[in-house]
Amino acid sequence: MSHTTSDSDDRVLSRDQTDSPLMDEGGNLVQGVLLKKGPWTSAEDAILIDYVKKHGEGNWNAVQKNSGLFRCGKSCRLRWANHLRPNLKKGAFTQEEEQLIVELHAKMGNKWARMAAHLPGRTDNEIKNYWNTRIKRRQRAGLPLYPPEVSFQALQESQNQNIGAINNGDTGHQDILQTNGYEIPDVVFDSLKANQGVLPYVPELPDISGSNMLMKGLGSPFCSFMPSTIHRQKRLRDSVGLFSGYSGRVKNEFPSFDQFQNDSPEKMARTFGLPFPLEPDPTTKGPESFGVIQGSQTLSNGNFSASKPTSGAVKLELPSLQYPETDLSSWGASSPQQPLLETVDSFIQSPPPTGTVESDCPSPRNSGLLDALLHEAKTLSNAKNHSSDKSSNSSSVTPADIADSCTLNICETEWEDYGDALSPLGHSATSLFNECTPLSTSGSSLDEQAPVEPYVGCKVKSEPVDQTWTPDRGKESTNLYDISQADALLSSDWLGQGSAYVKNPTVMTDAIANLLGDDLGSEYKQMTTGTSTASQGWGFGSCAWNNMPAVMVPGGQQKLISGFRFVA
DNA sequence: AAATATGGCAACCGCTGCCTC
DNA sequence: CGAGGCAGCGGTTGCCATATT
Repeated sequence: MSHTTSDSDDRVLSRDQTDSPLMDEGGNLVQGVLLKKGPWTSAEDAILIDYVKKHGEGNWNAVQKNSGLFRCGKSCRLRWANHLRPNLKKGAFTQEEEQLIVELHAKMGNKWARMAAHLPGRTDNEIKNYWNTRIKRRQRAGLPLYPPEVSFQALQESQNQNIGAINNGDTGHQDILQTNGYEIPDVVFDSLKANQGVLPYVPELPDISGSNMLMKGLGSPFCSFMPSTIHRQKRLRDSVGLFSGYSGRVKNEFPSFDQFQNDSPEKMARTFGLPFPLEPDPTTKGPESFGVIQGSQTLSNGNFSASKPTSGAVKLELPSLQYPETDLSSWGASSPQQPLLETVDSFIQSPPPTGTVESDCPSPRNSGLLDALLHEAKTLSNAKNHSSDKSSNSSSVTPADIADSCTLNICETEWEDYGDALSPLGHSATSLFNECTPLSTSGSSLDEQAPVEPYVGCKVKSEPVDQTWTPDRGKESTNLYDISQADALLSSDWLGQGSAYVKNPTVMTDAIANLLGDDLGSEYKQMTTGTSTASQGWGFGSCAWNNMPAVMVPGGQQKLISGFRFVA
């Protein structure tokens, strides 16, 4: 459809009009010339074509000056590029083109101009429009953005490429990257950056963190834990700002992702306690591990992707079909009075309890969906090939684990009883523990003996503790166990409803139970073993002061867990 | 047949990066 | 090195056509 209008179109300014006191596009005078807006007329087209024939493309601002056109340079360029330049292919996209667009988008994201370069005769605008309408259609249909085969193929290519890079260890991968057009996200994991000698060609760096995309792609639960990467103080500050006003309705409101974009992904990951690079779950092989994370609630249905379109869709208007396997009740009904439960410092928040939930989680600047997956896949793959110093310091967080983290949202329901804004429990977990810590220490410094109380739901690294940090309060457990913070946040070894998600290592379970004493300890153990489903009132977090894990027991009392600590 | 909703396209707007001075 | 100009890119908006009620 062309919006070219005839010169008689009353929206078109006559030459007389343009010669009159002039206004610019916005109605202001610009150098005595009225720059016209709106549809182009055939006469204008002719003028522009003639001008370009004579002077060539470029220098668009000169067009207006020299051709008599009353259009700004930008408008001229756009008109020429999208409609007038030779070799433009008109008409609907062919099936081949459509398939190519899908594949290209999977690789490039919203890089329309780059995609257009792969589609001779097509313009970025056309592709963009096509994609946007396609997104709408698929969203309406509840279909994943990318067909499975595209996801699979892209991932395969990614993995092959990555393996090749690692195996070769040379600089001969420019071709690979150039060939497949993959782009390494701007903020790449350090492992990849370290590989830049191996992967020297970084065609274009989307200004988006792969992690961010991944997080978004993984859905809100992931998004929700991202803030853990914030500097602790900032987290604390933000947490107050974020949640202090929320005595009531929970909404997905997360600190800006931008907050993390200055941090290296490794830093982010480590801050989370994430193994870095991430290790894939050895039990989940193949791309489906990423395209559809097994066990994932948000990711089921093949809609796992991390691009803006999807993030937007998932984030805000994900069709209900995209949660087909999700028992929404498991997310915790979003009671208006429900305080947001973030597992300690984590800002963990619920995914949309309904298909259309307002979310303020900012979308990272646009990028491709699958791109994030691919990047993550690379990262995961790198994990196997990278130094042990990182892996040794990390527990394995599998996609399934990550997906399971969704179950953290279960916690939300467990705080319902503490929704009173006046209660510390009505605040974020961070603020909760900010407030609770002094209480729990009976006046003693946290560096001193703090009444230690268990923590649930953290994956405990079985490696012995940092011997340099030996609080004397570790009477119940002689060793200090490091807990990957991200494990705690990611894994759902939280006290899920029905204890379905409790996977606490025995050592921690026992320690916690001991710390809790007979009654609570017994209750706790019953939960962790699944023999009791009475998890109401339990909560977990970390002490904002010293990063010690803490537990909230029914009744609202919070206690620090000695013998364990989060490691960043 | 009219009103409304939806789809599709063209164009505009704002931002960013590059280049020149 | 910083400012200004320019070109390009991506997001958004507006308009028209078509479909649906």
